[in-house]
Amino acid sequence: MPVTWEPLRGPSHALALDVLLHGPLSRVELARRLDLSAPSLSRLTKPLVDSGLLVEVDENRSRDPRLGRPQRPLDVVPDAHHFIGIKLTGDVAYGVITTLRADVVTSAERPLPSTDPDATVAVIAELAVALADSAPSVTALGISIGGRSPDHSLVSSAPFLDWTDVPFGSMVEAATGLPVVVENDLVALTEAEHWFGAGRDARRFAVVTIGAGVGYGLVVGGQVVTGIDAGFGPVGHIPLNPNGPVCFAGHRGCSTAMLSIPAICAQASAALGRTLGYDEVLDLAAAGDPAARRVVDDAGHALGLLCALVGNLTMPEKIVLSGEGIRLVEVARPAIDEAIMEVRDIRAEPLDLVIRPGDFSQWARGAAVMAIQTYVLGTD
Amino acid sequence: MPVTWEPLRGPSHALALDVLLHGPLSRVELARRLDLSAPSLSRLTKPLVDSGLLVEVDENRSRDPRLGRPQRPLDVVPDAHHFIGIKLTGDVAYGVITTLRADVVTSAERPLPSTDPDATVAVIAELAVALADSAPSVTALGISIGGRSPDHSLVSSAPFLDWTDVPFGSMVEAATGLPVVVENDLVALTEAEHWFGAGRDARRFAVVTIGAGVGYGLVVGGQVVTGIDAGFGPVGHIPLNPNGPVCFAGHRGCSTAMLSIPAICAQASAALGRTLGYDEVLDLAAAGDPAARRVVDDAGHALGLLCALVGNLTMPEKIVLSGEGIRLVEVARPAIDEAIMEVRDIRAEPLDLVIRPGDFSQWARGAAVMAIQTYVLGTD
DNA sequence: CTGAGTTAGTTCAGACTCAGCACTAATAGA
DNA sequence: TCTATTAGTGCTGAGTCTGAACTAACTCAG
Repeated sequence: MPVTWEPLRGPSHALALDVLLHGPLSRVELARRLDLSAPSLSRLTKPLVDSGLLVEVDENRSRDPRLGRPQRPLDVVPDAHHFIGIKLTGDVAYGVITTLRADVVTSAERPLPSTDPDATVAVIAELAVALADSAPSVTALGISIGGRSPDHSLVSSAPFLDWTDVPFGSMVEAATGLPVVVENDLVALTEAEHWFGAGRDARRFAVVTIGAGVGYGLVVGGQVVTGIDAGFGPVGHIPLNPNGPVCFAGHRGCSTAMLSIPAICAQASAALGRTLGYDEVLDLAAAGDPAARRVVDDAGHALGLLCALVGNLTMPEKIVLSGEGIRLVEVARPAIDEAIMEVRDIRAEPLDLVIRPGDFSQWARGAAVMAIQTYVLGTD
Repeated sequence: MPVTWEPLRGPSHALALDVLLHGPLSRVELARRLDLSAPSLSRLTKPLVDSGLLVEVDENRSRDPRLGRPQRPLDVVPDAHHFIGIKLTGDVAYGVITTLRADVVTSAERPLPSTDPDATVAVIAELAVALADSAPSVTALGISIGGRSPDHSLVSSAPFLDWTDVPFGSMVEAATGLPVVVENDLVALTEAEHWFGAGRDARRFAVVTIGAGVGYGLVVGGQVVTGIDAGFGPVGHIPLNPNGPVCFAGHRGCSTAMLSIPAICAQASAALGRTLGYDEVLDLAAAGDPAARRVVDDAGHALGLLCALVGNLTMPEKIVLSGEGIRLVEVARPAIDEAIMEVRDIRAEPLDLVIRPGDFSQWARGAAVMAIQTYVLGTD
């Protein structure tokens, strides 16, 4: 079993990737998509089918039975490889095991006893072993963190874990014996949406997440934009409400102060004089409690403004909304839409907001996608 | 003389383009840049040099005389082709004639007697003839307008000229006998910066212009982002100051209301009780007049905030500032930097602001670049 | 001045990839 | 069963690339 698709070069690789990302595709469809002749497709697919990387699926694809010889769609074998993805927060490791197509097979989580790197590696190794039970074998392991790892191994900084220059990838590799990729959590989530999610068919889209903070990812021209600041939260402090509360960094009404789960809970708790959880606040707002309603609507308004800014400045085909706090969108949708109307030119295309589940298995799935990408593309 | 480089395909075309955009390059440098072998470079350059498209320049490139055989840099012949660019505002046509490298040879302008399309075509034709005097021949003509022209010929809408679905490209082609390209003015300016300006070596940058309105262009992954809304001014109404004046569309403190030349003049005029021109306002501010200073500083603060938003949401390598009102940057630089500091995370990379002259010949040059691109790339 | 060292660029042969052509394969419908 | 239609395949020749071996043009040490 090869460790990567790396022996594949040029058109063969593009072909296999297209099949992986865009489902079963017949040779003629592939010829059209890749701008190649039919004979080239015969030549290119033959070794891939012979080696077992692609198979002819016979599903009667419910397409209207047209004239002529039916197409023989080719597909990858998703279950031929499995990948583990682990999302690390300050106190919990969330893990999933997925197929090559990033479908989650099993998920599990473990509390982190401390943020000590060695202890964390031990937890991850145990979690990986537990997850590996669900699959015949594991090809690679991806880890996503709220921090930076420019070389996909060394964690140069991770504020929530209080790490600086921890050779985390190598440590996990040594403990598990698996190839390991470390990546920023927002980049990973954005890649997951890009390859296997709402952005699969979009050349340009943005991701906005609501959770402990506000996250942001961007894909333009079919490429995730990974500047030095990518995933590092410069979007977390964009001013959205001049009368809003102040965040820890001293920004009044910034996206973190308006939109993050802790900020929403803190505002509602202060207003109602008792400690409230996030879902309690949203339930109260939905039930018509005026204070909760106001806090939630202000958050919705801020989110709408943020989406409008993203829309105006990056002109995305769609904006994917996710994160643990995504329920805000459901409860405050009118306020969101109202804010977008206020800022967005009427002549501009309406924004296409896509809501995606935001639980932690989605973050872990993002980490798995990093492992899949490394397997498929090789180490860049 | 060929009408386009179109016969060039694949690597030959990429090679010629690289030489055009990145100056004289020796064969070894080209081999490295294009990821080709040295023999391939011999093979590819030979017909290009034979046909006269490329020449070996002998300039002693002042590089430290290193060991070994010296490189023979190849270059295009910029004077082999000339291009006319014309920027159309509501009442003036600004024109330039440039070389293949977009160096301006001559510029001229003509008032528009009316916004009637036929009358405008007549003015443009006369202006083109006058400009053509400065060059042995003209290869193509580019026109940029504040409006949309999806097919580079038909103007589907141009608010300043009050046009809808005017077949302007064909009309100018008929009147001048030249190939004509029509493009949105901001897209054209952005392409000019991308090919021949501050963005030449950047894979990702943004353009912000200050003038009658606020303009915006974006390049990501070496491609100008041309969404349906590109150049259409959705950035003109981003809220930047909750206490600012109201724009014509009813947005309080939006970028147009804070930053456009008319808005700055109107605010200062109202404060000082007399009608002031843009330069007068800036002079007064520079001289310490408190009202003018405040207006200009507020504008600077808004611009800084806008730059910070652009920086946070698109992670550009640089932000190019241009437009007729660019002097604002000079006078209000401290306020701009202060606003950036307020919003931008300290850990984020500092924004690289590049100031470019913003006179109308720059806009016209953008139009010429559209003509150059069409000549070099062919009609897409 | 001369020859060694170094880098730039060229020639040639062989490998690889592609598309056009002519073909076979598999279906629907007459 | 035959025809029309579309999918997919062997073959060949054209085009493009690279490695190896070469020539070209320079610096520098002696």
